[in-house]
Amino acid sequence: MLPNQSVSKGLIVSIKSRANSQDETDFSTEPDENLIVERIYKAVMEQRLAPNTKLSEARLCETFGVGRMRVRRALLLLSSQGIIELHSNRGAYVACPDKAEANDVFAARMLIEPPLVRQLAEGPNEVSLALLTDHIALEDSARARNERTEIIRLSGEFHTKLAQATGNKFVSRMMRELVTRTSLIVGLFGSSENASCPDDEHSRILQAIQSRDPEQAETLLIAHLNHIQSGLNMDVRQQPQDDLATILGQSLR
Amino acid sequence: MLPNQSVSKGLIVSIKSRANSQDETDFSTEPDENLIVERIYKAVMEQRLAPNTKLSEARLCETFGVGRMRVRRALLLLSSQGIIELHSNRGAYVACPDKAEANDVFAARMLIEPPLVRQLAEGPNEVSLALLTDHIALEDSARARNERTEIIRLSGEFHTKLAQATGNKFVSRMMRELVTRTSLIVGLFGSSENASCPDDEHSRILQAIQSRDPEQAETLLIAHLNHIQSGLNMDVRQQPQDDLATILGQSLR
DNA sequence: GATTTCACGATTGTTAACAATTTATGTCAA
DNA sequence: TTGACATAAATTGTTAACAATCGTGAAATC
Repeated sequence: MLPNQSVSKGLIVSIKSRANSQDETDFSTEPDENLIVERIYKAVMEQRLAPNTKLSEARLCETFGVGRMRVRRALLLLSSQGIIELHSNRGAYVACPDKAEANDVFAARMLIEPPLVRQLAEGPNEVSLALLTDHIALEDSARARNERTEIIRLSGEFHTKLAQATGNKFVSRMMRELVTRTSLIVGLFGSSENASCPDDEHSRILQAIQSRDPEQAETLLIAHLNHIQSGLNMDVRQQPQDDLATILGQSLR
Repeated sequence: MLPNQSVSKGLIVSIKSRANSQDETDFSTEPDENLIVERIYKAVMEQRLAPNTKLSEARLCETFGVGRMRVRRALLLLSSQGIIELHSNRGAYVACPDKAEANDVFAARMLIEPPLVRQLAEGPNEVSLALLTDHIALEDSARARNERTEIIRLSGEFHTKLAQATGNKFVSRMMRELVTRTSLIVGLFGSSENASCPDDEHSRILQAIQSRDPEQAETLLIAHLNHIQSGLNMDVRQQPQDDLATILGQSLR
């Protein structure tokens, strides 16, 4: 059965939830399967898709209402970004970083982000910094409304937008990948409290940048990254949750 | 015609040339289409595949002797790495960076590589540095034999291996992508002389690292990157060469 | 009762035909 | 000759059927 297009009632958390509009680039006109990639990326950023969750082709086909080919292409792209892992003949699973990989991620961020914020504090990027101010507002707003998933995602995306503020395509891509990985790591090794970044640290970093104080900006950022990392417990990982647990309405039959 | 497997006599430069063995990881056991990706990656690194060269599916199928699906997956992966560009309904073309992108690449490298070599000079990475010594030997050897393509590729891969010496997967991936892009840029905007890095700069950088002199290592590397960039002429680009010009034995008919 | 074997079902991998689009060709008229 | 237009060829995009593989559970054996 399942001749390339099936119908059942299972649904993955809610990857389908249409974008909250208002922010981010618009993918509705994109000719590609980038929509699928973006949805899954977002679900991972919001820690709604737990590591090791199986993403079966058939499920994704019905979830997004597209053919198998699109789904497979999307999965290949996601795997190339390290968001999922493709096991031959066994399917796609949300990436599940181990201790070593977690260290690599933070080491890479410690290498890149300090010079990055330093450069932002030095250079005259007035325009792009406005977007960061707006972002802080979004974070506060989400915190005020206590919207967990929004808080988590925005908390990570602050760092992505720091990179975007450089206007450098490559730096942006790198940071996006590292931040995504960080989100998975925090979901795995973090307690439920430190899922998001400490409240005002982002705004203080931004202030240092706007004050043209590279030293202070760098210092604050390093401390910030250390806070995140030290909030993790590398030994007791939040149970890997294979499939079923993370799905809400599993197909009952 | 062309029912998924055709036969003609055209061949792209020589993407098929089997790996020179001896160095790099072995992909012969890989279950994937990574072989195709690696071959094209290598051809780009050696500047045998010029920017804007069209990579038609049929051609690649016969070149590698695989089905269309493999080729398409490989092309998708290559596009996600920015090595090629996929135009809807028009095919795959080797990426052709413009002036702005070139600046971004060097800006990104200026951001990442200095802290990278600094860290290498600080930390105690005895083992991984041995690989770099070997690499310098390879470079010298290739220079002695005057093997142009080898020189160009090794010249770029030195920087990739610097990143690999950190043992950090993510840093390695980033650098690899940046170096590949650099290769395209040098091919486009560089004169035929500075296609490879100045002779002894690599070895001097490595010496500084081995001497545990972070300052010196960073200084040398920055100068090195500046040398490369200043050797470019951003205005008169080496003619973009659309397809035919870059192919040797074009199908005559 | 525990372990192994086998067969079935479900899922992924592959192929080939078909559809859609673009590019090339050739004709005709200005 | 040049331009527009229509037709044909070549190339890419999509779909559906088929093949291969893996996981599961039942049956059989020790």
